[in-house]
Amino acid sequence: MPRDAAKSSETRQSAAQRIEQALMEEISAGELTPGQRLDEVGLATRFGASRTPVREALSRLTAQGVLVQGEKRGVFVAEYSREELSQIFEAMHEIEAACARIVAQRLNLLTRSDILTAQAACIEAAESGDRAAYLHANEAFHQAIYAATGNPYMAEIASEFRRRTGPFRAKKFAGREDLIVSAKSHQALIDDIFSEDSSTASQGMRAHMTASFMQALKAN
Amino acid sequence: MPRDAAKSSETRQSAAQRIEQALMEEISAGELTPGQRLDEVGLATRFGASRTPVREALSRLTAQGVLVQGEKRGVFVAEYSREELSQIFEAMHEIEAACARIVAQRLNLLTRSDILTAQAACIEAAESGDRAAYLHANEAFHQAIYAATGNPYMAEIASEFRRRTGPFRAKKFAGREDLIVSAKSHQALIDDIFSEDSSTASQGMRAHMTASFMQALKAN
DNA sequence: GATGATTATTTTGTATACAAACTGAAAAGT
DNA sequence: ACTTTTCAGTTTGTATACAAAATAATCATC
Repeated sequence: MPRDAAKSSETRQSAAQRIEQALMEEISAGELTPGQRLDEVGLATRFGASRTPVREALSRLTAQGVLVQGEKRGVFVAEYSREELSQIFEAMHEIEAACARIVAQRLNLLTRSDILTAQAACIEAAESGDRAAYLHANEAFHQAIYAATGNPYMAEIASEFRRRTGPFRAKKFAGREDLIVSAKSHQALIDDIFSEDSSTASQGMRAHMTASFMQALKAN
Repeated sequence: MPRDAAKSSETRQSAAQRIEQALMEEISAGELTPGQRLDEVGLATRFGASRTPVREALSRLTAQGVLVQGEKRGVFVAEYSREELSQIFEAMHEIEAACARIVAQRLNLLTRSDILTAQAACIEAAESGDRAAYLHANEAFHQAIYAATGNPYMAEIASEFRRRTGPFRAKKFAGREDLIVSAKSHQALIDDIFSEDSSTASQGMRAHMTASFMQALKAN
């Protein structure tokens, strides 16, 4: 995991990987709505490939929980009931808190700097009211925290949940005010993590996540 | 990921699923050692199938982190350095603690009973010194805790880590004494969880896991 | 008109074929 | 002896074909 991190530019990616990535992005962006069926042959022709790589991509995405194979035929974009959504958010809540806990124990100049830089971008995007930019900056902020754990496995799970909940969290930012509230919430979280006290850090993250989820659940 | 976790009646499983399951079991049991290469055509002939279902199985197992595709060619049973192992255990540590935390908030007569039943089986296996039986009972004990979270997503992640670390944890139980120590450790953990206090429960699990990992790391 | 049986159509899972990429070793050149 | 090159043998990724299963559609019967 740490070695292909440096190899940022994917050498030559297979068609299967390309399709997987494209589908993931479309799902995150909400272009493919939850519950929608994904047709193998349709995707194959759309991507100018055969069913085989499409099948592989769908299989991988299913394993990641982004897609589900319905009780009938076909593979569908994962669709969650309010209860399931609540459970997913609860799990994410705990994972994020665990990350904050670890980060607090492992802070150094570099990670502090990375987190602060990401937060600066959030503030800037929030103040300019640029919703798209804020979504991106917010993503980077959380990724900075995951990276600061120094634990790629923990980071991977956290990222996975973030991807999975993406379509449901995106809706929650309506206006400029929401962005500023979110950015302010980050600031409090940073203070808690930078205290270098595990309990304070995880509690801070819990508070941040709870606030975040309340908005998301209201919107879904 | 909510795989076929609670698939009540196993319908008719495809060859790909059969192969995936078989390989997973062999890996958990340590029959396939970490670092070993898995040959697609070899597996295909061995399972009396073609490369296609084998490929799908390997792909799924890779997505789960049980297998990795090496820097070179081929798919290998995941092999971890001491540092990577430490990171994986750290992540598992946090996940399990989170589970304990949730369980403490959500205890009821049923879940209490399930946990106690599983623990009784552990005690019995430990006292009779039956290593295989204890491994099984221990597994069931932890699964009972996962189930008691009432959160299938949390349970799935925890299970996934358990599967992943299986080959490395199995070694740690040498003699009857080890089993009894482990069972005793369970008892303390149960007390902490049954206190219904989140902090006490997660702390208790942390203690249990730390002890467990120390043994595992020593053995690897 | 509703219901059940029968037939067509789509869809999935698997097998097989094939080309490109990679590996490793023999051969040629220095 | 040591590179470098070439070439043969694997191995992977993708395409395509085909059979079995499931869904949809048609028709007959009441």
